[in-house]
This record gives sequence, C-alpha cells and structure tokens, in this order.
Amino acid sequence: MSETQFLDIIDSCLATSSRILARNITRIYDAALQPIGLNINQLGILLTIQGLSQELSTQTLTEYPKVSLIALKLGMDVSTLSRNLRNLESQRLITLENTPESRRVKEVRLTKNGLEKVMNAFPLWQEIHDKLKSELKDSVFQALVGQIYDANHVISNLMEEM
Amino acid sequence: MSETQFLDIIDSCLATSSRILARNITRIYDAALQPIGLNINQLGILLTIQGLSQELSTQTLTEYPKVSLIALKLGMDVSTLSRNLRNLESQRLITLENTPESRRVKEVRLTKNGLEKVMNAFPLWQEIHDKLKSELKDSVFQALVGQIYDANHVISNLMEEM
DNA sequence: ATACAATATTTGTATATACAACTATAAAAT
DNA sequence: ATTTTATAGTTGTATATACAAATATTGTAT
Repeated sequence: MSETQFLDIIDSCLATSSRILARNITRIYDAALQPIGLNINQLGILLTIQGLSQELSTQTLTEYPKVSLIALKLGMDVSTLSRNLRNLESQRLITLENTPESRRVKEVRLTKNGLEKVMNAFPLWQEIHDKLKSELKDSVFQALVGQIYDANHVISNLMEEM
Repeated sequence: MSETQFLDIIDSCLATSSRILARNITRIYDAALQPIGLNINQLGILLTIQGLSQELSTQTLTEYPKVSLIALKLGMDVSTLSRNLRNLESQRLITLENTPESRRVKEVRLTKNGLEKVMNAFPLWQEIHDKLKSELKDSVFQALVGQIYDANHVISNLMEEM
C-alpha cells in the first residue's frame, strides 16, 4: 500500500462510515427529544420493550420480554443493555422482575410512567423522522433503513459463524 | 398512536437501525483487528490523520491536520476526539504539538510507530473489508457506503441550520 | 442425590460519546 | 494600546459500549 490514498480507505470503510452516520443521526434525534428528557437510545429501548410485550402477548404464554431478548432485538451486548436498563429503572420508567418460573430470568416491562413518557416522546420522534425522511429524499431514506435492516441480518449470521 | 405496533416504529427508526448497524459492524472489525491491538475507531483516526496529512501537503503550506479538522472529517465532537487522541498519544502512536504560528492550534501527526501500526493493520482491515463486501453482495455494500456518505453530507448541512 | 455443565444477568475494566463549562490564546474593535 | 470578542482545545459530568470474569440459578449426568 505504498502509494495508497489513505482518505480513500477511510471513505470506503463501512465501519467508519456507519459510525459517523450513527453519531450524526443520534445527535439529531437526541436534540429533538431533549424536551422530554430522554435520548434516542433510551426511547428505542422503551419502544422495544413495549413492542416485544405486544408481540409476546399474542404469541406465547409469557407477557413480557426478558433482558436477553431485548438485547438480541437491539443488537446490543447484554452487559450494555443491563446498564442501560438500570438507568431506566432508576428513572422509574421500567421494572425488572423475576418471572414466576425462574429466579434467574428477569422480565422487563414499562411502568405507567414509562408508557406515558413514550407517548409524549412519540410526536417529537415523528417530527424529526419525517423531517429527515424528506431531507434525505424518501427513496434514499427507505433504502438506507431497508439495507441497514438487511445488513444487520447478514451480519448477525456472519457473527454466529465466528 | 393507540393501536400502533411499536416494533414497526423501531424498525423504521433511522437512529435505532443505524446504531445497531454501527454496533454490529464495529464488533466485527474490532474482532478482526484484535491481533494488532487497535480497534476500528482508533485505526480510523490514524488513517484520517495520515490521509489529511497527505492532502494538506499537496494543497497548502501546512503539513499536518489540526484537531478540529480531524473531528470534522470524522463527524465527531472535538471533545470526544480530544480524549481519543490522548489515548493514542499515550500509546506513542501520534504526537500533538503546537504549530509554529500559534500556541492555540495543535497539529497532529503519526509517529513512526503509529505509521508502522497502520501498515500492520491494513491487511487485517482489507481482509474483513473484502469478506463483508462479498457477504453483503457488492451492490448492497457499495450502496450502503455511498448512501451513508450522501446521508452524512445531507445531515451535516441539516445540523448547520439548527 | 450430588456433582457437573449450561444459562441469565451483573460487575470490573477500558474505551467512546457529547454537551456544557472552562482555560488559554488570537483577532477585532474602540 | 487596551478592552472585547472569537476561537482551539481540554475538563467535568453523564451515558453508551463490550469483553472478560463473577454470581446465581437451572438443567443434566452419574
């Protein structure tokens, strides 16, 4: 790589570009959500808990997701999620309780407060979502979300092999 | 949003999906780079410093990038970069020195050690880059990088307005 | 039934992230 | 020239991230 242009490497690096994207978008969403005192990571976790709860209640006997299921859905290490959940718990937005069946597994659910917070956050999320969607042109936005979705699945499989 | 499917919101959220992507890809690259004792964030910073140095040396009088220029290129807050640089400095991979013209501006450059580390890292980066590229199918990979590139520019402009 | 293995979550440690406030320096205004 | 304003970078604080190791519990084998 004697005569390599280093900036070309950087510009072609999926890790670097995806990290830049995540940083930029996170800052935008965090700024938009500031009035309700949640950041987009926290809102995402709350939405995921509620979403999985909905799904589970129609499909299985259990009503609420356990920690590891939430981590899987968010592509997040369980140890990371564990600390994020602790934070939300201390804000009284969620509860973590052992299931009746097991003292090892913990099921996570939104508190009344937590659900209220999500409801209040939703219009702010919607606003910035729509704004970004129009700025990025619908097609690009959809492609981005869609391809990221696909990429995440490919990558999940790839990681299982390793 | 009474009957909303919360998981649909999550799946359509650009912030959440881009964060998941960044996490997943970062983990893959970090694992691949493990043998040389650098993570992809650190390698990206080193490559950016060297790339900007190349660019500056052909275009201007100055030879080395200052902290804020690197932060701009990486879409990273200067305070974040400041701490990342400190880490690289303590590993003797870079130097931070005041320019002759100013005691306020600092120019950043790779040490001999730092350049060597980048050279050693490159084959590992290349390997995982190619592997991901083929797994994700070339077109998707290119589209992803390209669209992320575009998105980052749109977003940069959008943030200036706010 | 007891020892062993597997699983779910938490904690130790190190790095990454950004906003706000701060320090130091340079530039501009008077 | 002195005061004021702007700029470059660092530090305070809080959250995010993940690997490795620890803890606690459940499941399996003998």
